[in-house]
Formats: sequence, C-alpha cells, structure tokens
Amino acid sequence: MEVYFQIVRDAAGLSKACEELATAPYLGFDTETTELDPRRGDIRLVQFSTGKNTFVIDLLPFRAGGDLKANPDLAPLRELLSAARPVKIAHNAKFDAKWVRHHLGCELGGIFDTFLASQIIAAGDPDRRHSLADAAQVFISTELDKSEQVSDWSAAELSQSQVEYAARDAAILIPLHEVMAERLRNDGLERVAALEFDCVMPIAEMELAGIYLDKARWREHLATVTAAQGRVADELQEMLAGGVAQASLFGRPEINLDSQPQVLAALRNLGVPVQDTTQAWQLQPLSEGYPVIGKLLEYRGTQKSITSFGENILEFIEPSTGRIHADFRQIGAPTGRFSCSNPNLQQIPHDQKYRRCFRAPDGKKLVIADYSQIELRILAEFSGDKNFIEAFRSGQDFHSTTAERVFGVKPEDVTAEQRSFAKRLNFGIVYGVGASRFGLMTGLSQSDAENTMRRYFGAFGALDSYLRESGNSVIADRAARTASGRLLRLRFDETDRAKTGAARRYGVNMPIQGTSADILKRALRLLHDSFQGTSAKLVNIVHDEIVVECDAADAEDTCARLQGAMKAAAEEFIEKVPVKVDAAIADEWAK
DNA sequence: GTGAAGGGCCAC
DNA sequence: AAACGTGGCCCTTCAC
Repeated sequence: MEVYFQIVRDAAGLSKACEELATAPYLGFDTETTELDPRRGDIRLVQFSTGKNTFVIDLLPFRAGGDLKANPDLAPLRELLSAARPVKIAHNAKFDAKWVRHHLGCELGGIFDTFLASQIIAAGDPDRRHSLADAAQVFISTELDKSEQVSDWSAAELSQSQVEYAARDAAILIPLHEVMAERLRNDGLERVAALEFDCVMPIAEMELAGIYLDKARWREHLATVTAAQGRVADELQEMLAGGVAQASLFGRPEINLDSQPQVLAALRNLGVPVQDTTQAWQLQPLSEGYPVIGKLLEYRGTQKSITSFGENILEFIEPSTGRIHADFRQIGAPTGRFSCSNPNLQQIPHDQKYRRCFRAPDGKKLVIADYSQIELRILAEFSGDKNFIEAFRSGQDFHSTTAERVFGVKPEDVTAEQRSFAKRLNFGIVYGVGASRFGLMTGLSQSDAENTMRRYFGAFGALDSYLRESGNSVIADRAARTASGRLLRLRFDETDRAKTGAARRYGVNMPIQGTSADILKRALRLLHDSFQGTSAKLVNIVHDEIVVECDAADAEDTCARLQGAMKAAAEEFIEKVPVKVDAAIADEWAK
C-alpha cells in the first residue's frame, strides 16, 4: 500500500499541518513510542491522516527545548488532539491517550477506537482476533506488515521504512473506520460503541494514576499469614500421613499438598469418600465427619493468600510513582465487563486485612461507591415484575422482602434462615441456578429445593416468564443484547442438551451482567467530566464499585459528584426501579 | 527447559 | 437430563 505523506519537523510546518488537518471530519491517528510504558520512554512520532494526506510529526526536534509539555510550539497539536472534532480514529486508543496525556499534557478528545469496534462487532466470537493487522484483514481485506512496530524509534535518523510504516498505520485507519462504522450502524451497535469510546480516556487516566498500596502493612499481614500457613501445612501433612503404614528411614514421605492427585490418594487412603474432584464446595459437606477435610480447606485458603496475594503483588509497585498501575481491558468479557491484570485489582480478597493495605496517601481520602443490588434491579426492570419492583421501591431489606413473598410470612416473622434462602435464590437466579445446585448450597433436599424455587417463581410470576422468554429467544435467535445494544452471538450444538442449556444460561445472564457493565461505563464518563479541574482521580473499578482518590479537603464534594454520576448513569438505563448507590469516605479501601 | 491444559479459588 | 454467569492467577502435570 502506497501512502502519500509529509514529514513535519518544525513549528511552522506543524502549525500548517494542524490547520489543514482540523478541517477533516475524521483523522487516522497513531503514535510511535520508544517503550510500551509512558513513564519509561518518549513519543517519537505522531501521525495523522485525512485519507488523502498524511502527516508524520517528528517530536524529536521539539524536545530540544526540554519538556514537550512546556513547549509552546506544540499548542496547535494539543488543540487538535483534545478537540472533540475532528474525530481521531486510533487502534487501541487507550495506549496513545496515555502517552498524549503523560507527555503532551492534554486529553485525547473525540475517539473512534478500531480495536474496541472490532470487539463490539465480533459480538463475543472467541475465534476472532483484534490486532490492527487482523482488523485490516477482516474488514478491508488488506495485509499489514507490522515488523517495524518493534524497531528502534529512538534513533536520530529514522529509516525510510520506519517512516513509511508509521504513515501507513495512520492512513489505513480511514478506510477501516468507514467499513466499521457501516457495520456498527447495520448491527445496531452505535450506542454501545459511543459508550465504549467515551470510556477510553477515563481508563487511560486511571491507569496512569495507579493506586497506592501500603507496602509495610501488606508485608505485616503477609507475615502472619505465612506463619499460620506453616503450622497448617504441618498439621495437614500429619493428618494425611495417618493412613500410611510404612515410614521411611528419612521420616514420613511428605506429600505435595498442592498436588491434586497426591492429596486425593492420601484422602482415599484414610477412607474419606471423595469423588474425583477436591473442589471446596464438594468437600465442604465432608468436613463435619472428617477433620482432615477442614484442615485441607484451611490450607487451601492460606495457600491461595500467599501465592496470589503475597509478595508478588508488591513487585507491581512502579518505583517512579510508588503505586500500582494495573492493566484494565475495557471489553474484558463478551458481556462488556472489564477484566484486569498485572495485577488483577478486581480479585483482591474482601477481607479487611487485605483491602486496608490499599489506602489513601497522607493528605488524601478515598471515596468508595458501589451500586446496591444492581443486577437484581436490572432484572426487575427487564421483567417488569410488580412484586420485584415493589420490593425495591419499599426501600426495605430486599432479601427479607423477597422472603416474605416466598414463604408467605409477615415482615416481623421472617427467620434468618428464610432470609438466607431468599438471598441465595436472588443471587442464583441471575446465573440460572437449578434446583440441585440450590439444594447443594443450602443443604435442602432436592424436593425441598424444588419446592422453594417453585414458591419463589410463584411469588414473582413476571420474573419467571421473563426468564423463560429470554431463554427461548436466546436459543431461537442465537443472540442476546444488553440495554445499550451490546450484542452477543451464541454458537452451540442444538442436538446437545448440555451445550444448549449452557448457552441458554449464558444468554439469559448476558443482558443482565452486560447492562451492569453498560451502566458502569456510562458512569465513568460522567465522572470523568464531573472531575475536571478537581483533585479527584479514578483509582479502581470492580464491576459495580468505583474507587476515587482526592484531596482530603475535597472528599465531601467528590463523594457527591461520584454518587450523582453513578445514579445518573444508571437512570439512563433503568426507569421503573429506584437505583441506590452506597458511598463512603475512607482512609482505606474498606468500609 | 518451556508452554498448554486442567484444577482450584479469588473477585463481582 | 443436567447440574451457576464472567474474569485472572497460581499450582501441578504432561507433552514437546
């Protein structure tokens, strides 16, 4: 692919280029950087393409005066980048947005992200890849050579091949966008695309901000867990060896407590009636009759703490900021949920001993807010179930209120056990729980579990019919959608009952889980706008929870903005059911 | 030695 | 007849 391009190396050229570029409705936009982490390297090139004309801006000459941020010659560039128009088409715009924010000191406004668009259009197809080369192949049948991507972008003189590559990557985005925009329109995906694109900048800033973890506190807690784990391991080793007849000269042969087959064999040796799996929920019922099971579960718990939530997390602390800058994948799941890695800040144990280590630095506060029962409220909205909605409108404890209906008792007569059954059913139905699993987790017999579920669906008739109809349409259409229009296409073998059942549960759950994700993403944008010019910074998000850090003096104001934005976002999707946001100002990530 | 797969478990 | 949805991380095992 031949691309006509001009190289810009001085203030006059930049100003002229930006003038021309500003008149285009859409610009292909890309950057070339010397590293992957904006804290470790420099931006070398910024490329823009109108489709007809492409400009490759070399920032090296502009660095002569020192910091790029302070260079007034770059004002036209900053203006072009931060403006809502022209729309900047970028592949994985979060990456470029972070570099622009960190090195040029401005936001990236007006984003069309071809990486996110590719995922939205793929609608959950696990076989589709979403690199620029893959997208070019799929949407415009163009082969892209990405070999220059990892070349040396710090060289004083860039090669012809490098510059051509840079120009081409920006130019290709114009035809790619045209085809993708058409697909988004035809598939009814424009609203969800806008939702996603609006979310890029908030996430870029959150990753740059990072979250503070108190190293000393973490190590202190880790020491107590490690000590406890040593004792538990010894005791478990002892108990498991009980059935072994021979002891070697070197003492008992130790078994590897982390090895599933070895532990299983030892348990069988002791006469414990274990199945071929040792999952906690299957072992739990055995722990009463066999103390060794209780010990094994205790060992597993502490082992998990040490391996997944131990010293390794401290290695993610970035020396230059003293904070953890995790990677958030905006469309981490086909439902639209985020995923997070390096480390995964969405799976830190709820236990205060862990969470309190994530704290506000001195002079700062954390503001923590989460949606109360958001998935059940979405279910109430979708089903329109009068009694379900009324249970939320009453403002009373939701699980108790459902227990009243299920067991036909007065509010004051709901027992703790009845509330617990109702609570577990309320959570279970979102995932499509069946009577046998419900029985297993409550200790009810199969027939009692079936009875309880019958009473539940009897009390919430519209909910029952919604779930059935939703399941039927999922199977008939082989697709499901969230409130924003996010699409999931399902592939399953309809002659396989198990696979069809799994597809049905997945498809029924997706609009609920996915609408929750839609709401959170909308909230992130509203928040980002509301926080402009304040000290508040997004530092973590966990599906229905948002954690913000701000100056201590601004905490009350930040809390009000956070709660307001989250409520407003949810109300764009939920009309019949009240939305509740619980918020708190704290020194630690714990309430 | 390395990487994929499977089991297990943390979060929502 | 089947058995609760989404993710990431750690471990062991096993194939190459």
